[in-house]
Amino acid sequence: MKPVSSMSPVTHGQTIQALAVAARLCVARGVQFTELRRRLLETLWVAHEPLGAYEALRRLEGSWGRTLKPTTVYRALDFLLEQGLAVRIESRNAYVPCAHPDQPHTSVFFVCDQCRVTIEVDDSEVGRLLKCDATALGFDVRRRVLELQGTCAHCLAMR
Amino acid sequence: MKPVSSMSPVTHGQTIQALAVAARLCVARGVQFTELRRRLLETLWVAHEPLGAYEALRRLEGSWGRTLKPTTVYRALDFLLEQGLAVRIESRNAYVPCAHPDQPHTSVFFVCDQCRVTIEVDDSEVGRLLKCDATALGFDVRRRVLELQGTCAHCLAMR
DNA sequence: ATCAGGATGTTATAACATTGCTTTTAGCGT
DNA sequence: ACGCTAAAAGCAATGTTATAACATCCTGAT
Ligand SMILES: [Zn+2]
Ligand SMILES: [Zn+2]
Ligand SMILES: [Zn+2]
Ligand SMILES: [Zn+2]
Repeated sequence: MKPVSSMSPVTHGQTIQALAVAARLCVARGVQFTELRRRLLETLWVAHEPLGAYEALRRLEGSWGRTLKPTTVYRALDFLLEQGLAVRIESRNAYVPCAHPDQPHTSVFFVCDQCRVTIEVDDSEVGRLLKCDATALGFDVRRRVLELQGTCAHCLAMR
Repeated sequence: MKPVSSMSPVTHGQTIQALAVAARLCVARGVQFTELRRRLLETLWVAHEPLGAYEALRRLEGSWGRTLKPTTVYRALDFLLEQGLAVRIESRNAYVPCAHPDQPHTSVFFVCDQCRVTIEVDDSEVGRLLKCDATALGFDVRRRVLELQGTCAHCLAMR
């Protein structure tokens, strides 16, 4: 098990760096890292919790000073998901940025019910076992959704 | 890895038996297995795929010959989830019946993108590893969402 | 200049879920 | 059987999330 990113202590510097990495990656891939996409990804990084599409829309409108339609945000989110720059948390209908969009990994998300802090862990051993299960079933896996809901250490200590 | 149930080859007999088990369990727990709840669970068993709440509503209306409101169905679904008689597939906003509502298990769901067949596998080793990860983080896990999307063996063979 | 493809704008609607309140029903002691 | 109580279900309205269908704009290649 290797913790690869936590939403909680995301510094300004990390956000800047993540945006730079994203920009570089998009250039390398020949896709456009437009202002909308960049600002949306920034919004996800700045938020210290998974954001719903409409919440991201509101924040984006607030920081950008213009109105947006849901479709616009969903399309930009789709782009970020396709490029691996963000991940959808299915059990929350929400989105978080990904810290390592360049290489594939077996992400397990720990999502706190109370403070919503979301910790991404890379557990390749779990990935291996699931791969075995899939092989045994003759199932071709396209996407993994591994999300654990509960209470984070910080919130546990609060009680 | 131990496959514990598959949605695909669910026979009439299995449905009958599952309903009987559910009824027995509810009696033992002192909760009411009402006609609505029984019919809803039956609807989930008869369907060979995860059903959305509104789809379940439509089928229930069709087979029961009466109109229902979303609230009614959602409440009944909540009951089935609480009792472990059904499970929500987060990545589909849909629900499937659970074959072993009596004992806790580490369910991994393989969901086919094409035919939507949903296979539940119990992988206790994965459960153990995730528990380790959680412990390392000091995270108290309340619920696991383990869903793998892809193509089932049957659909792979079709191509 | 024309064209093609990608990105975005616009409008409408589908799909999923909850809230608040009322009425009915089941279970229980009398 | 009767009346009480709590659970269950009915009902209307609304909130939330997601997509479809079509129009426009921009940029770079021919
Ligand atoms: Zn990641
Ligand atoms: Zn927390
Ligand atoms: Zn199960
Ligand atoms: Zn299939």
